[in-house]
Amino acid sequence: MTVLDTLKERGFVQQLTHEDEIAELLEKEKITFYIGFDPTADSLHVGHFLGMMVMAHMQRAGHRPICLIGGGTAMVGDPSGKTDMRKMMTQETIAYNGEQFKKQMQRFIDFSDGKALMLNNADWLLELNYVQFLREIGVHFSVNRMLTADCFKQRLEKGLSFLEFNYMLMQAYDFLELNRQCDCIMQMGGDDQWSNILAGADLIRRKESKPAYGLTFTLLTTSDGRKMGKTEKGALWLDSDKTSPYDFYQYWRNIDDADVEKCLALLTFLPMEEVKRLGALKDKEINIAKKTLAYEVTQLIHGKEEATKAQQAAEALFGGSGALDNAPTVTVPASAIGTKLLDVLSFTGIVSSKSEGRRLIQQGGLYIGDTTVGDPDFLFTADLLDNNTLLIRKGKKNYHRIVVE
RNA sequence: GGAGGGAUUCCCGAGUGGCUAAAGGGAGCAGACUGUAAAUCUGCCGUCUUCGACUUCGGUGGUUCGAAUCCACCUCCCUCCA
Repeated sequence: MTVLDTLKERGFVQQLTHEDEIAELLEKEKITFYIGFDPTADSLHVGHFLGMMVMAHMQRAGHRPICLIGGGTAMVGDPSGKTDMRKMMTQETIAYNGEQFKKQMQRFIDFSDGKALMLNNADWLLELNYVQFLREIGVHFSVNRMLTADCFKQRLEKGLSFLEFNYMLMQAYDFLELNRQCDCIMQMGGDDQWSNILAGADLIRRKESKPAYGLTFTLLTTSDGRKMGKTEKGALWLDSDKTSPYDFYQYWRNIDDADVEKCLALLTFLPMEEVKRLGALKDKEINIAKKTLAYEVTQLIHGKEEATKAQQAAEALFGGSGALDNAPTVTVPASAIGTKLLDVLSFTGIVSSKSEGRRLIQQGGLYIGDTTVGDPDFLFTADLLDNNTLLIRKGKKNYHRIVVE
């Protein structure tokens, strides 16, 4: 079974430039390919992780991945899939974000002995000469054809700046550059990158008269088509300071039934027989699949130790036994004793405002043990504490440990 | 450069002098039902010292007893013309 078969079987593959040639190529040769990641935030999120999984599968099959940090392209901003113009980011922010990306990527891809490369397109894009670029690259692009590309269509309604319109040329140039520098012959990316990838492959074929290939993989969406990995706090980040391993674990533990099998296939390395077996479980049973998914994904991103802790915390809170040490914890000073519980909740950020906290309490959504706290003036007293700790529950499944220091 | 249109609470989007903290939808939160799921139904959804007070409708200033709503200037965006 070739990597392409694997990728197909697991549900990654969306579009390919030359299906048969790619199949043959991946089977018979070890190729160099790349995926680009624009550092628009200070951490990767699950969407990026999907790309890392593709890379990992490819690397396991002996191909050489290039992680391309888009330090140059992020200066412009990709209009694909966006309805609004992006905020311009400062060069410092982009550079910082790029460094964060680098650190995280090293966990998923093996960069030892040149088995993978990490490059930054800022290195060649930022110093480009405008007129030269236009003459060398710009000539090969037909505006007429670009305008028919899907990625620009919706933006033609809403407005598209010349800055963003250039993004496609820059990405195409990246591919060409990598082809020249490292003999990179394939670009992969999320399905929204299809137009950009095609542009690059075309450019290489024209300028170098050499073959170049592209493949897009599925975007992570829920069964009803929404983008996956959205939480109340925004994206599901891979950085444990932005999304704790516990919250990360819980996200997958609570995934829709309909999405379990897909996620197991895409986001874990479990063999497909196992994925299918787990995905076929019905009713209550499917919770087993969700636990497996949550553990496996958390483990890949945060490591075994953190994944186990998250799992234990969840078991302790929902299963009713075991150590609670790893449950989400906030600390308050001893002086908080004797003040209103409401104030403590607000102070620790468990509720975002006192109004919200008051509402929560009045609606009966706050619990200590199994009893609801109905009184907004309820006091946070010492006798509630067990070992300096109070475990409260907000709604059905948001637990918080309040520890007095 | 000229002509017109627009900027509303997290998002979309009503509202053109008092009854508007501002319709409706989405998101979010809570309750019921459940399987730590989905769907559904119900309530909430600016802040605070919450039966009351305060702040909000791009910015600044003005008219008025009273403005998101009227006027002036400014900023940004869109459309058409050049």
